[in-house]
Amino acid sequence: MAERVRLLDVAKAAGVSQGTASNAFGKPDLVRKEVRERILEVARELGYRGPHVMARMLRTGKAGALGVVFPDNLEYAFSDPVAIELLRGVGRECARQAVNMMIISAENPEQAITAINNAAVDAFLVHCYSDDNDIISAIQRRNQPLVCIDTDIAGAAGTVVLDDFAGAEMAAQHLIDCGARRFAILSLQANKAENFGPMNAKRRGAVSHRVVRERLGGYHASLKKAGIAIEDIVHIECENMSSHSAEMVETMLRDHPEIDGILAMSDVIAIGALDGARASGRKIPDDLKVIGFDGIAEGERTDPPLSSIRQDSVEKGRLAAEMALGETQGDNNRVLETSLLVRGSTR
Amino acid sequence: MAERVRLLDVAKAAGVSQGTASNAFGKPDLVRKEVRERILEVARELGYRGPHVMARMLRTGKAGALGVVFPDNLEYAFSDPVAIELLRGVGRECARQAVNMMIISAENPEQAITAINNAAVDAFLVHCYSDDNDIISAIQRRNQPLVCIDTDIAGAAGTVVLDDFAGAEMAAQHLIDCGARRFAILSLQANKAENFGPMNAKRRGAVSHRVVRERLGGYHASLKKAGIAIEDIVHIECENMSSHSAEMVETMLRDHPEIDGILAMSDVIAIGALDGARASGRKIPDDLKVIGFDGIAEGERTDPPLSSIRQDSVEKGRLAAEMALGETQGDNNRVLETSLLVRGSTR
DNA sequence: ACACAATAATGAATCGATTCAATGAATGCA
DNA sequence: TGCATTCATTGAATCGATTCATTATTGTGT
Repeated sequence: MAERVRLLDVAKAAGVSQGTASNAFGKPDLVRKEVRERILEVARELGYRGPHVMARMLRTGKAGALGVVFPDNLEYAFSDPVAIELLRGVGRECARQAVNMMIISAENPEQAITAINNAAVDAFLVHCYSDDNDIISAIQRRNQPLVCIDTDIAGAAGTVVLDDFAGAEMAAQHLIDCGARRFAILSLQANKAENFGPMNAKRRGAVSHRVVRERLGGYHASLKKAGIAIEDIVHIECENMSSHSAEMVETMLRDHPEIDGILAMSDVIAIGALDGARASGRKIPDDLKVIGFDGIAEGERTDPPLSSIRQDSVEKGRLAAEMALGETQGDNNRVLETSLLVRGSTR
Repeated sequence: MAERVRLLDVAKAAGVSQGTASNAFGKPDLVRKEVRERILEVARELGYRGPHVMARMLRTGKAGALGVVFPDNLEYAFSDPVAIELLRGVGRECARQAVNMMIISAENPEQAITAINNAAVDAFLVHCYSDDNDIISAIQRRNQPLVCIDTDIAGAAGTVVLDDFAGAEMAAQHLIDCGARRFAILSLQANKAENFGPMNAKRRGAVSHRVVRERLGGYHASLKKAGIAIEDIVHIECENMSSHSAEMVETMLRDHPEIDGILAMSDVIAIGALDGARASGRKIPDDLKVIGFDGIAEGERTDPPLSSIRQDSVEKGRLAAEMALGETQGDNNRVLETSLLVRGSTR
């Protein structure tokens, strides 16, 4: 393999200083046109491939990339429709700012920390639910801008979250308005420990994932206001997979045939709930009303189409990227609003 | 802002050489346990944040990242279900090999070239359809391993493609077996120029996207064998968006009400075709049979469920990443097989 | 007790650019 | 003609590690 041609070689061959050669590439207007063209010409002849990326990075300290980390579940990033929308938004902003997007990949938390330490990026974006996390600390140790999505981490990090409480309130209120009285809540995973199935009061009190805590709070608030006792609500913790929630719902409807309203913390869970309810012989929305959360596109094609609480995940990702890449130090905690999306599953 | 603590500072403070300090972090077994612990201790006291990533990269020449480029349409990467599966596979292999994943982002081709030149990566993965591409040349100029997905680029690059021809043959044969006789082909975009609508013979002869060329060839092969003249087939070029293909199909069925079999080059297009056909009052599969291509998960939930040609996009991405990251120089052209997936839209 | 390995640690060279104070040349103005 | 500006260019210092040939130390076998 031939030796790499360096800037110095080009400079020598062109009879200029290394500094001038550097400018010919990086700051063209600092060098006379005639000279610049000669340098570029010589570079082409020698087969110079342009400034070495890593050398430039070392000198300038800029990596030109934004790191994106999904600590809770790495595979999730390319599976969950909401996560994908988020990535789309991040990608859009990165493109706008001409910055690449580094997805930190790992099979386990330990590896993730190494991956974080080895990533040449200018800032980090973290999507996660819980805040007690070694991975977060590893990122913080790098002392670079960090924006957390969907959780509020202690420390001087920016955050972008949803007004999950208000969204959940709206969802529950809507089901009440539609006439539902006996409720089941299908929760997302509440803690690091995967512990799916019915949630008792103790488990409900020990929710570490912010999103789950807020949405649960919102549901409860509306239901309580309507005179429904928390103890009368069936709580089930589901994996965020339609096939899983479908099973859970079948079992649940067998044990609690009186249920006439399902509050699902995600559309993915809700879609499974529709399947499970149908398999249990329920007519939706007549026998049973179902509302999801997120407002994903797939909800338009379900049978019946799914009512939901819409959030703009693309904008959430975009905004987070903007915050991480920008130097805005003020107003670094943003809360996005949701809206009610009424479709066939509640109408 | 405090000055950055360097390895040299740690070494001095710990009373060892810089080389030893370096080894304490990078090659722990080359330094006595006692000494190593002292170094790490001193590092912690001084607030040393661990080896500087860019400096390490410059010295070692390894970036620890795989570049992923989508030249045809950047936004597409996080929108199309097939592209997302691909990314999932790439991500999986990257995680396995403890390498990060750099998504090259850009708003236009020119920016993409800059982005490619600024990316600190060890290898590139390109997903594209056409091969005459400035972006490809920009990557090739970097002289690093390059694997192309879904297209065969001239030059010493590895490739991972599907046996699109055989898949398409299978699709058309299946519709024939189901009794269809009057066919419409809904093609993906065939050339760089976006030119949607009916395709005449001239346009069919000038297809630059490999995938389209192969699939078209496969369809034609089976139809010809069944005694159907190419001139009798309706060809329509569609954007890869369900809403778009739905419109196209409505118009098409108005102009060609005799059509009883639709061959769609992607499931996304096929799903729109189902909508369009339904809106035109057709009963599927009785009046009209529809088969897609790709076998995406959404096809299970359509009305009726969509028959398709299944490909393993996750594996395609994984394999491509493996090839790009590995040093395997032999056997660098892989062709993946497809299989027939029969569901309600043809049964 | 002596040679011979094996193990630890050293320190200078290197990776390949960018930056910036200093210098030289060219221009404008009175 | 002289003096102040502006514009181009130079060349050495710097970014922060890793590597490797060399030296120093310790341990083993006879």
